[in-house]
Amino acid sequence: MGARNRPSSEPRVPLSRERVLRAAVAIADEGGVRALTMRRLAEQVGAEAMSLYHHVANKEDVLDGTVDLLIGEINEVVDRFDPPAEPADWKKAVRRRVLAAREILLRHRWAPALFETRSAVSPQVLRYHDGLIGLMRAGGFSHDLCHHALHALGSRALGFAQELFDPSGAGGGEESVAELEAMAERFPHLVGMLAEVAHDDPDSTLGWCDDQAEFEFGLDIILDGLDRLREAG
Amino acid sequence: MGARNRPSSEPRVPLSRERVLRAAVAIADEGGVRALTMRRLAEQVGAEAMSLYHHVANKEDVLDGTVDLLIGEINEVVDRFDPPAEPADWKKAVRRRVLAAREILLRHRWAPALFETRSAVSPQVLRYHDGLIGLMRAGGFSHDLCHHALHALGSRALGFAQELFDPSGAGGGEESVAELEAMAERFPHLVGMLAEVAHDDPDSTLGWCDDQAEFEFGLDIILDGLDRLREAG
DNA sequence: GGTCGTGACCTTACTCTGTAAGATCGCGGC
DNA sequence: GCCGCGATCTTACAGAGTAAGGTCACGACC
Repeated sequence: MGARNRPSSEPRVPLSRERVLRAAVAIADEGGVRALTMRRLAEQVGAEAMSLYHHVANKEDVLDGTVDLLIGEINEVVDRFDPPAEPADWKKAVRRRVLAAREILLRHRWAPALFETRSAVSPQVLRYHDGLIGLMRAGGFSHDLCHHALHALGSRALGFAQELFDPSGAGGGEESVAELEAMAERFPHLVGMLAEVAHDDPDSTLGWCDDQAEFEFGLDIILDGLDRLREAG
Repeated sequence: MGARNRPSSEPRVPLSRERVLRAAVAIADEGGVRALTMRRLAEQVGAEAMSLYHHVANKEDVLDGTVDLLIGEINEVVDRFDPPAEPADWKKAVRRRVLAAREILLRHRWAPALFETRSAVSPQVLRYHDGLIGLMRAGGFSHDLCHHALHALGSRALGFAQELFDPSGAGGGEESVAELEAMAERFPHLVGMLAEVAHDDPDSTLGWCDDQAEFEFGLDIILDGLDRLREAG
């Protein structure tokens, strides 16, 4: 069944690695990586599971490919950015790139976790990092400091970092007073902090934080620290 | 088969959540999370797969449990640390904890990737972070700055961060001269940096870095940045 | 001591996964 | 008209998680 007795009226767009990978991203966007199975992927492109293997080596290849595709999207965007007017603007330029990457990855929440499971280095990731090094070099970094910088940034360079408390997780804000008191006994500092932070921000419930602000806070600490090292170096 | 006609001479140690989780860690240590299946886990504890379900809810629960177990190990170690002699020593104390956590996690390479897939917050993780906040509070941090600090540290707080280039991945150092030249054309800054960094360290091949040093470099940038903010704040 | 409930454990079976092997289909070149 | 060949589909299999129900040992009660 499926495409067996295909009416000749439907022209059948041919499969391709590109089309398969785009479909994979679409499926993951909708249902997470868990939903991305070869059969589901085949269905999405109007084919049978085994037909996919003429365009991708296996499922690992699909996962590698989707990562590459997404970073490629990021590269397309950041490549259009103007180079910094002054060398000293390296920090602004790097910051802008990272935040652009983050913006794209936020549309694919499943991607960061997937990235960390890839062992093969994607060419697009290499290209992205190459661009960052270029900016830092122009800003006065030694090669050595560039190298350290990439390590210091880690996944933050690509616009993500493990979010501390995921609000989508275990029931948000349904804690009873008794449960909260029990928590306060076991984790006094944590509950104290959350009580105060939540008070400052009335929208905030236990475990909710402004991801974007926190991300930028961490990013700025690192960039500022690197800038100081560069000046001293 | 299996435990069916068990001779009464063998006393049969009873299953328990604890024993199952410890076995799970052992299997993952040996063969990675991929090797951790319910059947393999049952075999390890001398039972049948379905018997495990009397002690754990399902496989997700096993994974959650192993995470909790490992962080519990970390907490046992860091809880024995003396509190800092002077408030200003918060940085040393936090640094010491993080590096202790890292040391333990380095013995379970599969764990970091697993952590990032857990949505439920482990009580042991809460306890660990609670301790960090305690140190920072004693060192003069506002609750707000503690909060930012945890976000800035991210997974680094627990002693890991995505390693940039995994040397175990795609063939280390077998690049031909032609391939290297092709790479240099596509990624000039990256290849330039690696050439120089590798030159400084003759042990280093393309893609190899001193993880521990890089980790501490990044950690120190963040801790120094936080210290400056605390003083200014 | 018999019996009976209760859980720990095992057996079987089902659905879903990735993918190997081979059949079939359709189109371009002779 | 025929052939060759690559793209596609069909079938099948091993291994995953786990639902449903059977079995068996042990402690509580009469």
